[in-house]
Amino acid sequence: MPGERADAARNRARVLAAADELFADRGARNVTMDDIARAAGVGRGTLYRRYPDRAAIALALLDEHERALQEKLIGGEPPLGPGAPPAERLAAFYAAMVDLLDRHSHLALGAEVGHSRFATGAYGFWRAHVRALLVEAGTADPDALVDAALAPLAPEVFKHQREERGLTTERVTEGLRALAHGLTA
Amino acid sequence: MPGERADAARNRARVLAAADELFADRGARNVTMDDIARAAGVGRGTLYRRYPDRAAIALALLDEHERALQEKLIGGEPPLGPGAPPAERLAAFYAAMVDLLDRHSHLALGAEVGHSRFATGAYGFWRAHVRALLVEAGTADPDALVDAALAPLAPEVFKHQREERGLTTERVTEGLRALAHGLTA
DNA sequence: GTAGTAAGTGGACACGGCGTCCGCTTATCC
DNA sequence: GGATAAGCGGACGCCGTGTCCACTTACTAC
Repeated sequence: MPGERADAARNRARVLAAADELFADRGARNVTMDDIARAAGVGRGTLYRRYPDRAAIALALLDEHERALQEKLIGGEPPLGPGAPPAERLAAFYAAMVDLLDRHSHLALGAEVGHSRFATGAYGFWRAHVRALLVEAGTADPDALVDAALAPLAPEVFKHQREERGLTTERVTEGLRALAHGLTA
Repeated sequence: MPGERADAARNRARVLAAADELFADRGARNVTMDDIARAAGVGRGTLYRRYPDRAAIALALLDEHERALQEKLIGGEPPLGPGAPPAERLAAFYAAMVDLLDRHSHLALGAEVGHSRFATGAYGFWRAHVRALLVEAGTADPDALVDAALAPLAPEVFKHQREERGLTTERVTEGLRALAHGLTA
């Protein structure tokens, strides 16, 4: 007989909204749990009850965006969804991920805290997806390649390409398209 | 009229030796600046005078190993050094980096602190090397690919492949060999 | 409605790491 | 052997973390 209590639900929404704004404003690295609690108008204890750290909050925020992409991967139109050749699907996946990183980089960076990236459900989903594409393309040892194939999507790498290297998202996407074809050759 | 003072040189050596041991023992994440200072028998102030944080110490330790590899890349035997086709040289570079990561992963992880990886001189060197190989192979937009090509060498990725995924270094190397050929196709 | 209760709340607290500052020491130069 | 400047080190204050517990509030059964 669960059912989240009304005040708890309200506070959860407040926390997420406040965190989203703070992350966007200052970058996740410069936001403390205290900041979030204060901005959301709740106490520290309340915050920690649900989210053990910043990463958990960023992850919760990313979740909905990721779910939308995941649905497109499973049942959407080709080339993102099923039906296209693996090289095209991989390139489309890369493009979609770059788009996601671009629009939510402040959250992605926040989720990186503690190197917990690999432990997230989303990473597992992407991994399974890319692995399946590699298998379909006849790769010799997909398990040895799949994490390497996902490595260029690490938020830090994207950030570096954009900010330090001055690349446009288009060039990043094009580069990954070439990589996708190389991987499924 | 510089010339490092004798006591300063002695302390530098002590700090590096102590840090190396602590990093190896517990992992860089679990070593504080205090620990290093105490183990080296110097005060906090002395430590901070030369190294602003853990990453700087780990970087200094990695430096000599990196220099050795860099020399081989420039003037060593093929396929690591000049003379072999770019695909082979890239694969050899990947293999050498995996070896380096394997032998010094405790340092590599330590150097990662603060996402300063891209700012190091070593990263710049590798980047230039790989970029040159991509150019030689006739890649369309080497600048868009080079960071992606280096991304699988991030210490966290390697650690994940080894510890979470249970891959041997050989399989990782083989996977990267396939990637090298895909990138220079 | 009202009483019971379990979940939710929030702020005070202790802990630990960080980085700085400044008085003392020691190597080096003349 | 005296002057000087570099090197040294530990005490200190700051800040973020995570926990704990006494209080409050929403829900449930009668």
